[in-house]
Amino acid sequence: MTTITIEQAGKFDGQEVTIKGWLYNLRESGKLIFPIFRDGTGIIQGVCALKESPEAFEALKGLTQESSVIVTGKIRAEQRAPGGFEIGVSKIQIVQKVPESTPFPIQLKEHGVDFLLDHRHLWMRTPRQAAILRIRAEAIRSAREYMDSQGYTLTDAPMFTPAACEGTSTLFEVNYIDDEKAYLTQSGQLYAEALALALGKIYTFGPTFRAEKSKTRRHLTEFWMLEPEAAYAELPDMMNLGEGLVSAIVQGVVKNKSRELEQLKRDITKLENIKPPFPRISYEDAIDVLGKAGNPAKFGDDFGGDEETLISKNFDKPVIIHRYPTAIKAFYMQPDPDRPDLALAFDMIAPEGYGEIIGGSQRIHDYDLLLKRLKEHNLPQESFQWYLDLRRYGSVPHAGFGLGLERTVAWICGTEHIREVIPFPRMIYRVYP
RNA sequence: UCCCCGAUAGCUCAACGGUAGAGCAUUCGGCUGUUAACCGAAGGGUUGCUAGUUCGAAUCUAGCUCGGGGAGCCA
Repeated sequence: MTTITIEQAGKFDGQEVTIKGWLYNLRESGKLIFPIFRDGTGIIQGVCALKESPEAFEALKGLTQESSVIVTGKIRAEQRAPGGFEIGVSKIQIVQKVPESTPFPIQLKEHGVDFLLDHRHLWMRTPRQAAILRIRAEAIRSAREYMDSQGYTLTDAPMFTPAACEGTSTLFEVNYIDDEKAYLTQSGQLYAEALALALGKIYTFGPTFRAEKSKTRRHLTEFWMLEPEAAYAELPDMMNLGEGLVSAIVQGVVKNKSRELEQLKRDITKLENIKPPFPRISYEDAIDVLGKAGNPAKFGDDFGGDEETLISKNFDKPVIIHRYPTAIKAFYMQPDPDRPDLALAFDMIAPEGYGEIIGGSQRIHDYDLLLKRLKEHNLPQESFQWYLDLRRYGSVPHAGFGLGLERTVAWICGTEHIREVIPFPRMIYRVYP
């Protein structure tokens, strides 16, 4: 007997096959039962008549949701079945029956967020959540494929760091050996710079941690970031790379995960449109745009969620905002030689209010300037000795950015909340399950 | 840390000062083409906690706890 996955069912029309999965739902009608099976690749309706398969009928009768089953039967095209195919159940083996006393908690109806998050380990079995996690995997695959194709080498930055990368955000402190303090990384960037000066073009990809007390649908305490860094690269190179990377991710998902996007009822035409070039506006132009829209932002203000959404509403692609005031940006960012009050930095804002998905910049490569900035920001010079070394031995202009995986995937999927696009979301006040 | 909102059956919600209710889930019964199936019946509650106002509080007030959304900060 051939064992197939549900997504392959259409190719086995008229054949007797076996499916290994779980009971997703059951509709009974006296002497006829319609069980819906899932196996992680999709769902398929089964039919079982008392007259034709009495043994299977008795086994299925009253079977509880999410009981694990191995089903054998003939696949046939059937217009009345969701998905166009159904399986005529001739034999069923119950691997484990969910007890009636403790029914599966996730029902086929609306649930509250708190309840779903408490049952995340079971919530992920629903077709929608499975589709999202498959899209996440494809986003990672296409991102890496694109970076590799551009000559970037995947390297890894450490999770434990001796000090803040940017000095602003709150860090998770870890007790290290005796008097030593260590922190969970909030960015691999500083290490990426060292690697770029060693290998030329590199990227890191891994989890990163922010102890900010952010409670919004755009924030996670633990999230994944892809951070390219390239020696001899300047701001425009990174804006081009970011544009290419985001396009490659979106097009990869559109091409290879269209079924999942349909499952999420995502408007695919909006995603098909995501190709270079992306609109680019300077920070100062963005201030003008905001002013015309009635927003009071003035030069020197940083943009919050409202401002980002307002600007992105003017475009149907991600928008790049570049050259922010030096005063509101991180200490390591290279000032514009023509306008020292502006930093050679850029952000990429996703459409539809999903916020900032990329933040990047050209880095200071001059030793004296970097030292001055460290002092201005009251950062512990001892912790940054190795970082200063990079400006002492063959320093070159270099640049990079960080792409937030979950925000990107949340935008592609059109989910209301970022917590749906990571298997086990970690947020402030939530570490279970 | 600050601002706003919420907490009632396993779940989603209603009742808004006068005996705590519905749908789903569970149990039992019915149904041969169902589509979160449907129809009938049953069980299921210290209304988040503590105090107060009142003849009477799920409902009004205060504090606390937990959660949600947002600000700040960021990807």
